[in-house]
Amino acid sequence: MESRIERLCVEKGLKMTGQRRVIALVLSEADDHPDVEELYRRASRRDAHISIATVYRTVRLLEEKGILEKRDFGGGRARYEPTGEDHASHHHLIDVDSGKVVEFANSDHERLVRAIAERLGFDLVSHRLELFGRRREQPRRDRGALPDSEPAPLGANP
Amino acid sequence: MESRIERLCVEKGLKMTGQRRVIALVLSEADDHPDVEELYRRASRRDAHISIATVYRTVRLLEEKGILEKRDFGGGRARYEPTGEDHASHHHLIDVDSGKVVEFANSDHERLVRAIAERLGFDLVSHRLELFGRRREQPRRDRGALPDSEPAPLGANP
DNA sequence: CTAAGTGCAAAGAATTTGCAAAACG
DNA sequence: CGTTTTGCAAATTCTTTGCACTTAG
Repeated sequence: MESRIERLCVEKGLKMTGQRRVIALVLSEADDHPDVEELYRRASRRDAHISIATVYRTVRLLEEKGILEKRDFGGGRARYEPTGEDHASHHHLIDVDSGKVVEFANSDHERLVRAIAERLGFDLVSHRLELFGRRREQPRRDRGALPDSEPAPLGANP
Repeated sequence: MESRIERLCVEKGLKMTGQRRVIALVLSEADDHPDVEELYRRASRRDAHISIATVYRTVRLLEEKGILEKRDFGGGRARYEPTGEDHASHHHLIDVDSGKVVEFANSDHERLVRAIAERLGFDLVSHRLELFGRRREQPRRDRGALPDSEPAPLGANP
């Protein structure tokens, strides 16, 4: 069967090679923000006949087609995530201790940035917002040392 | 005499070499967001005995000391700007047509992002906001092609 | 078939680093 | 004087590309 990203590729009229299908599948399954190296690793697990050059070429292509979005969270390498199914833009909060990324959307914020751009004499084309934060001290909740654990992604709208 | 950045370096106990003094001066004069290549160019104009490796090392050092801030506006290279004298954070609007950068600050925005982080269970450590926009159609104002020149920074607070 | 995609290894671009010489404090 | 810093060139890291070979449509 056909992964979500593969379907989008077909819609855009892209030639579907074996390697593209695998990369599309890996991307469809990802709910994080892998870099090219990581995509290559995941794809290779599925099919060893994929070179990293092809991964680079494919993500670039899919980005041009609007199927993927490139992110830069620092650390030198570009990271990718599928463009949201909903068209609502979302942003990222990076936990400075664990490096984990939480996504959120906020309509007040969308409104505000649009207004700011306008005040400066510009039409807003796009924008990006990244928050860097530290998990808030919990009021009462006993546990030992708190290593890396899974954060709960959620919306932040009123 | 001593440039602003040089003074900050001394305060931080950094050894002031000739090349650091020049780089500090160049940074003190800059009111834009030069990349390393550009800093090297400006510094070389003042003193030819500076290598680009030293500029890279210096900029990294000053960033660690909190004297400089690294920015990434896309385009592959890191850009730098002195940490603001006031502690108010400011952000950037990048003109997608000309590449020009306009700075702005907005207290509503600061409040909002703090609230968003809190709602997600985090204390906000820092954040960055970048707007990409296109100059709004002016009612009437003729001009030819507009190459890279200095944009007019301004505040956007109510 | 034939234009488009792939692998490989080499090329690029940005940044870092090892080492001997030079300079700050 | 002993660190620290610098220059230079070589090394790293991430990404792109040229070219001969495959393949989807």
